Amino acid sequence: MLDIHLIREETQRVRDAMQSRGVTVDLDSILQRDIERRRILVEVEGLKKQRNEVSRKFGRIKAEGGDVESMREDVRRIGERIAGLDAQLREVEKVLSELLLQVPNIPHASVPVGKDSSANQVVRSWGEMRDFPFDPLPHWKLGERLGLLDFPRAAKMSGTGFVIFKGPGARLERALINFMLDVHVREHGYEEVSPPFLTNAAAMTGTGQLPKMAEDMYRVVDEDLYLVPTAEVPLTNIYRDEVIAGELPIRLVAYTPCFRREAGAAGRETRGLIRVHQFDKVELVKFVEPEHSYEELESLVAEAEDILRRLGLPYRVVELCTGDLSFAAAKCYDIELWSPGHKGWLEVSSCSNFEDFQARRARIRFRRGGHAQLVHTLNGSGVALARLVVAILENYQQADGSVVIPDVLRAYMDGMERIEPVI
RNA sequence: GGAGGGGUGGCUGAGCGGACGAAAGCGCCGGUCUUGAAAACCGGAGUCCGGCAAACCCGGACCGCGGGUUCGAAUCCCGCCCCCUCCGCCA
Repeated sequence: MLDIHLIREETQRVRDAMQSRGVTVDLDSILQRDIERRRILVEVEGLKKQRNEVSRKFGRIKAEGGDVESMREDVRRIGERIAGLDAQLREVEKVLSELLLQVPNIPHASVPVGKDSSANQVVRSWGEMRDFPFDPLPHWKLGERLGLLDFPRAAKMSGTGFVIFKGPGARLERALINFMLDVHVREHGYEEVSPPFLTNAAAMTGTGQLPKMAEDMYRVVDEDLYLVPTAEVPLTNIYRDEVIAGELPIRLVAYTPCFRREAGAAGRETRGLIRVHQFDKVELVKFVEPEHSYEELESLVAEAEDILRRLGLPYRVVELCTGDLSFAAAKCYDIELWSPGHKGWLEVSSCSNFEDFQARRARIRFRRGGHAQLVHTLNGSGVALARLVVAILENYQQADGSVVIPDVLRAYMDGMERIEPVI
């Protein structure tokens, strides 16, 4: 959420920012409600002041045994006007906050301006794309031959867009989760967290999933809970409505499954593991002092990259342009892995600085010089599974149909060095 | 799920219709003392919103959340949420 003062005082700047994102936001309507809100507020507060004064006098006179009946009716009438104005005020505030919740964050000055992903900029690449002496297979064929993935049976119980990992496939999944958690905890200074996988609407609103992304989430109607689309939600909401007592920065890492309806994605490039309704992810979240958030964004990306380097997977880092930036982000880098089977790039991480946008929504603050102020929040995938498995299977496939297991994972798989075809 | 108890400032915790934004302690900030620190002593400080260009100025709101009673609610009533204890159920 943007600061209403900013919208009020630097309207043109906000307007330009929205235009650079390619979104239309009714700022005039917001400004109008803001004026109306303050108009009512001034009036009702004046009346409350009157009421407070009279009530105090009332108590004093009554205590002294004086006549109080003549005042009673006057104060009651003031009370009625207050009630009417308060109702108006609530209505205006409700509309205003609904409008404000729909305004996306302002892109950082360094973000390239552009209208869609074609204007994103590759900032660096790492690793060599392997030159295959044979025609590399796509991951779903490898998964089938090696007996790692079972889509038909997953569809039987859960519908399309779900997968069963089995045998070494399930083992690989678990090995990757453990490997990534270990690196981030032992070497990058993160604290490990295992949060709830369902959260309420307030939490979803705090991080910005609601109201915009409602149709992309699974909802448990009876309990009014949502399945988390990313661990960003439970991790960031740990400090919702709090003034953080300890030292910043706070760095948290968690593994969670992620649930996404992906409504409207049918028919796109969705075969196999590329776009599934449930996938695993190791997520990194930071709470930092405002002046350090951009250095923390750079280290966040580096920490995610570190995972991919250790796995020996070629990747590139892409800086998103204004038009491709997600709702709450001020700046964002995607990390993409090369997929030889698809001959394309797969996004496995998205690292964003939200500045104080989420902190304002979720009221996450810290204390400085005795005063509470908003923190900056960041998060990034460190990294997302499913697609990572795609990249490993495809990049490490051999001419004989087997897949070599990356060195760093072998300790997590009882020393297994390769997965052999079963059919 | 049932019964009982409880939710007060950064924390602990008093207050249970009017002078309460709220005692006290801890913690925090500033000062005195000290070579420095600690201790001791003195002083200060809640959050949000609004008035305004701004304020150490003024006003309003905030004692889990929402509603009600009242001239007036942290205090009384109702609903909800959360925590604790016991019982039930259960991986």
